[in-house]
Amino acid sequence: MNAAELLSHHHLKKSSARISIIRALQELETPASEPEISNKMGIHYDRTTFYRSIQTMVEAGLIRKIVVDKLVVRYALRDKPDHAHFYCDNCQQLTCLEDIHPGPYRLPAGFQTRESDVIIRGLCNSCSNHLPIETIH
Amino acid sequence: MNAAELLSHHHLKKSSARISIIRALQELETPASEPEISNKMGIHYDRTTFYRSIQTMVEAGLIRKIVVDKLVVRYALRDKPDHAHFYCDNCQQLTCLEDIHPGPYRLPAGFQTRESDVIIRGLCNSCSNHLPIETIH
DNA sequence: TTCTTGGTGCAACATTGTTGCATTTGATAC
DNA sequence: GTATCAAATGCAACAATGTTGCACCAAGAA
Repeated sequence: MNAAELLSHHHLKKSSARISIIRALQELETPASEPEISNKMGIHYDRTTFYRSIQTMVEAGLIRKIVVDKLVVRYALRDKPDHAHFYCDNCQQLTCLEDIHPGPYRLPAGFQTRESDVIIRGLCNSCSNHLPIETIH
Repeated sequence: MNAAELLSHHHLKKSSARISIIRALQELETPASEPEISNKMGIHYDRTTFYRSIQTMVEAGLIRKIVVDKLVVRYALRDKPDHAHFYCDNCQQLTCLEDIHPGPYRLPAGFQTRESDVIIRGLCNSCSNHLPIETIH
């Protein structure tokens, strides 16, 4: 689905900033941070606009917000079923683990789930191959 | 275990700031943010000291850092087996779900787990009882 | 008690995000 | 197409959370 279709599918106005953000995320293919997305967007938008657009689309369920470690916040299109994410402590890359699905979890009485995140931290395959153990602090 | 014992158990110097942070966390009993912990600590310490002390103890495995939504970062003593956390979108309270244990996860070849987080967001029992649906945005 | 490593305070800065207000733009009706 | 209006955008200022460099002090060992 293209950007305009995604927006109308979620009953959102097709504004230029939103379309640009969605296209950037589609090109990046992996969950990306604000500066990464902004760089990928051709036109410059104010950071306020970025955050307000992202917030609207997160609330609409179009975009997923993945918080890893504070100062490392990533956004991804919600175009796949929910899955866990792997964060490499060494190269900071965030990898989608599409085979690992969160839950369902049996919560205590009265708790209502809206969303859940599974973040696994460690060393990715690339870093564990190329790095001697001692260099990893 | 008291603060001094916890520190020597993790081969860390028993500095006054660290002891104070650990005591505050023990009294709070629930994962708490920087301002919450600082308030609970009787003496005033510089925020730099707080962050450096926390970082040291997180790296040593004494304290666990739980990142929920950016701008909402909590710290907890690692005195229980790993478990999921529930974050209430309405009252911002973080609840330990000690019956829900993360993983073990089958990762693709080459990935090494160091730690994993399961964050479930939604409405806690208290908020879902007391609030009419419309007031929750 | 002295010595040395590393913990602490201060000042300045970085990143990520928010709020208020004026202006522009997208969607709808005409 | 044009008018209309709610909603999106830009700008400026601010807020929360965390980091870095440097001087000073304190904990633990000899």
